[in-house]
Amino acid sequence: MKKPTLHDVAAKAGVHISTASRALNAETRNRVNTTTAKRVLRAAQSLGYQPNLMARGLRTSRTHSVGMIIPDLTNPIFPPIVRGAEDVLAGSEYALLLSNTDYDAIREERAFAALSRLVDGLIIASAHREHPLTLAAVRDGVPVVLVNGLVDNAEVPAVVPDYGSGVAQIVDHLTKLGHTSIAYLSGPLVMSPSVTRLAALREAMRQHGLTIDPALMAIVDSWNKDEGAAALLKMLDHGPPFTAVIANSDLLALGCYAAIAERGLSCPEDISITGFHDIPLVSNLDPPLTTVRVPRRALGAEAANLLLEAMQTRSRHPKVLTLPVELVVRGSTAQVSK
Amino acid sequence: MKKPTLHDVAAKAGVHISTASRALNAETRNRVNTTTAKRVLRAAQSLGYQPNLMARGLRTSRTHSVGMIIPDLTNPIFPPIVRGAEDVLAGSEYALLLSNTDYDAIREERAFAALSRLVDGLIIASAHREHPLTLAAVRDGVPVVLVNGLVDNAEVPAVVPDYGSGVAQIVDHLTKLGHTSIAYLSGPLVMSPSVTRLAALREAMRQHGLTIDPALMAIVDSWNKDEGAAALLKMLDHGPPFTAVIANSDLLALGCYAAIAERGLSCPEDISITGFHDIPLVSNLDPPLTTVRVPRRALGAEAANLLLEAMQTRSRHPKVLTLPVELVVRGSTAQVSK
DNA sequence: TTGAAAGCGCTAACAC
DNA sequence: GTGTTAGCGCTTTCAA
Repeated sequence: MKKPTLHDVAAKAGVHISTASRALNAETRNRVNTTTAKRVLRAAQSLGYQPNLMARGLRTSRTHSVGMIIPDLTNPIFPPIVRGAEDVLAGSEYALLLSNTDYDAIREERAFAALSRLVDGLIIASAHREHPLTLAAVRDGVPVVLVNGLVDNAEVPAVVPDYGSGVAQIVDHLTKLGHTSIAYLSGPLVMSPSVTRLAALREAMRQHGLTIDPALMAIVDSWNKDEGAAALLKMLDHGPPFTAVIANSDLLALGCYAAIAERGLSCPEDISITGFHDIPLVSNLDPPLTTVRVPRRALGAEAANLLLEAMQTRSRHPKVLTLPVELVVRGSTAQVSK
Repeated sequence: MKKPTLHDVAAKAGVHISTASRALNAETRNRVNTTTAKRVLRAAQSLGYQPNLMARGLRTSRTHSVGMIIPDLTNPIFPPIVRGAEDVLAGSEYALLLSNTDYDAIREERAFAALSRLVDGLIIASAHREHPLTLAAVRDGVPVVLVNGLVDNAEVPAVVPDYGSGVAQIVDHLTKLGHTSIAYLSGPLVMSPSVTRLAALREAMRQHGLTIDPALMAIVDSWNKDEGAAALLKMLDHGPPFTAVIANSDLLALGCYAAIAERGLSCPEDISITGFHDIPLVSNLDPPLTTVRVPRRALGAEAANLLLEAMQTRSRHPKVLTLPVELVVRGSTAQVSK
């Protein structure tokens, strides 16, 4: 019942505990007699010996695992980011430990407390521009990499999709189709991707000689379907006419589908709709959603690479990678009807 | 740069390290003079002291965190299970650490190695009926709870949805609509939910005086869209005629949509389709998918409750909870046309 | 109420 | 090539 310790292994193999340690550790195994090493290995095997990671970690102050903090796993953009990170880490010596915070300050604090002392490095997917916990982790000397979002005033490596380009591609696409009156559903401005996209929108509209009617701009509290429906309904009922809407997420776009149907309009005949991220199944909607494909797996992979680099060099040259995104044109956008 | 230790706090507060320990620990704080305690707390605060979890864990052999092992986070059925577990754990002293294994034996082994020595208990969502790692964890005395699937020969508490009832409800529904020739797409039989459902199918068909044509039964390797399409295409091309298909997952059902469209047929006019799980967006497909809603969040919550119980009592009375599921009838099933 | 001291299981100098 | 020893940071007896 009681778990065997190194001491037990050493006793069984008839060697000193430190010899056992050396034999079990691949890097130091060459410092021990081959046959002795074999004996130790066999003893360990037969006892089912598993090293106590906490004792080892305490001694070496390395844990061979990295942590990843995710705000909301039920948001389909995050799981592939995790997978990407895992793909890279699988080829390293590190295991990946995840923590989901549910955008909740208390859970987030707990996640940081539980992880930051238990891992050799941290990938943080929080998109909050203000993020004291990230800053604190950096200050504590924990190697940190941000993914998907940026934190203000953090001198930290990061990997983000080119959200600005995504918006620009959408605006180009819509204007080519003749749209001039365009509504915009932004995410919360405390999140860096929202700010990036809003700035890109203003710039893109300006370049096309268009302006954004404040009544056609909404800043939602969260990126879900209901928020999208409510915001668009309000514009439909109280705003000036428009022929297209750019939503900051696919779920928001889905809400727009619902709102439009509720008012007896149809997409794309009356109103074109675009989403963001290209999550699963949006290509199977009716109509299939025009959206921006974000290289989610690559985001995670590059974040892991950056973290590996940061943990090795421990140098402080925060590299920020911006990964290209791609507009995927489907059935939810169409030529504006005269 | 160097993290402050308890020793530093004690020095700053002018007390012995053990007094500092007692002052910092809520349970032992009453054993120390109130003003002294305050002084220690203030010293800790000002130094930004964070206890070293590995040292504490090594000493107490408790970590105040529990682990959860998930085969595939990109499968939408899992994230809500995680959320459910978190909801319960948030009210406890435990933090939740996740690990995604990608159905990969090596990653799974690593996940177990990284977690099982680092947590006070484990929730395992692997659905493999044969699972030596789970058995090993149980043998090592780690409190374990299974969720969603069962492991053969494991005397372990578990929470599973009533998959059998789900299949029965589907068969009832389809027979009421006049279907007698029904195809079935099963998941891999090494997974316990597949076995449960197949058994339930046989029983339900028997009760309705129907039989399963072997040519209308496929066992796919994984629950994704492409597998579903390929399997159904094969039946369409080489099997006897049928008017309905029961797919073991929503993604498999989606593949059926594609296969049917590819052969110029339509759903539900020519063939009715049912899925499983009711993942997001399937209600927005064309046609909306008839499927079985699985209480995913409740699964996670109950698993966490069982784990909390198991960690407290450490008794070995493996309670297995079966949570009810509900058929959600939408547009993908219809009366069989004469 | 506080201090002294031991030790959780492991690794890494340092000797021999 | 192997044993000795110290100690990572913490909690928890045991004394005082």
